[in-house]
Amino acid sequence: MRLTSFTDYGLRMLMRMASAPDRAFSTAELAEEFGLSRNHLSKIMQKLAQGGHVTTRRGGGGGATLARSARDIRLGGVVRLLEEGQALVECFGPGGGDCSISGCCGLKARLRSAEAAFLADLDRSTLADIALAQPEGAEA
Amino acid sequence: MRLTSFTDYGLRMLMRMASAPDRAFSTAELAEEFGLSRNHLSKIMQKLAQGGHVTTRRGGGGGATLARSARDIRLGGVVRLLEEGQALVECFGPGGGDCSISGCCGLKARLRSAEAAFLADLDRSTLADIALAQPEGAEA
DNA sequence: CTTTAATAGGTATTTACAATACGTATTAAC
DNA sequence: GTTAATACGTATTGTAAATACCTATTAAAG
Repeated sequence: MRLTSFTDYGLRMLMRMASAPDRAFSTAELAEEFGLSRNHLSKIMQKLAQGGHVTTRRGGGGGATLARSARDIRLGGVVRLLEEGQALVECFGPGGGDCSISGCCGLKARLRSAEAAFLADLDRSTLADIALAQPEGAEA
Repeated sequence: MRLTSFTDYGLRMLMRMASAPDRAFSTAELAEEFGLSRNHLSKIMQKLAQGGHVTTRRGGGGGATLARSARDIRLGGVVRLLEEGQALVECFGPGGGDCSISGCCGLKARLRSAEAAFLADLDRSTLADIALAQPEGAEA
């Protein structure tokens, strides 16, 4: 059971942005800070923007900011978005309807239920619950 | 969010064995039936035997049978066994304790909780719940 | 006791896909 | 108009899952 690093990084980017909600973060800055590929983080940011979690602004002084309060961003929703297209097992994916191995369907229903339980548990938390305690410049 | 085919196939093998609990299944037979690699299924069967879910017998007429009633084999336990060593996110794995990206730990706890919810949901079902309705030779 | 049918398990290879890199277009600030 | 940023398509790389192969071991059957 594994999440892609795409999702992993996406969550961390949101956490970082939540720590300073007023200002914009460029992907270059986040990539630098995390020691990761700027291009990769750009892709993730685009996805987060598509999902409505962040708003991006191009041009000088641009970057991304949270589209809503961290309190209103549920973790399950973020994971659902970033893991989109990831099939839990092969027969969940496109063209997996054939299911040559008999008995697939009883299993499928149980797996879907478990997946839903996973996401529901995440939905009990918001970004605010896992964000860094103190925004920068607010210490002592 | 994805399970390995190792786990997927392992569950199907158990389902098939549960459909005829009295007799032994050779990996060759299951591989033939599923159209999959015999060697791969052998590895999975070994793991299932290590986990105590099946008992294997070598030699002529050997093969594997369920070690317990299908009613006593919980799906969460099987998935836990077969997914052993799979880290949900990178920093869960070996050497992931460093976690260069700050704020990992708040996220970690939430992800672990969700993973537990996933497995707990599966534990609500047993192999008997998803096995094929009728064992062969028991029709009508 | 030899043959045959099966698991056990190590190692090597293949392959799929996530991760990354690159390049160009677009947009907006200054 | 120049610069700083995102947007996004495509190409490449790297890694790990999936598979294949080979040899040992075990036990049944003749």
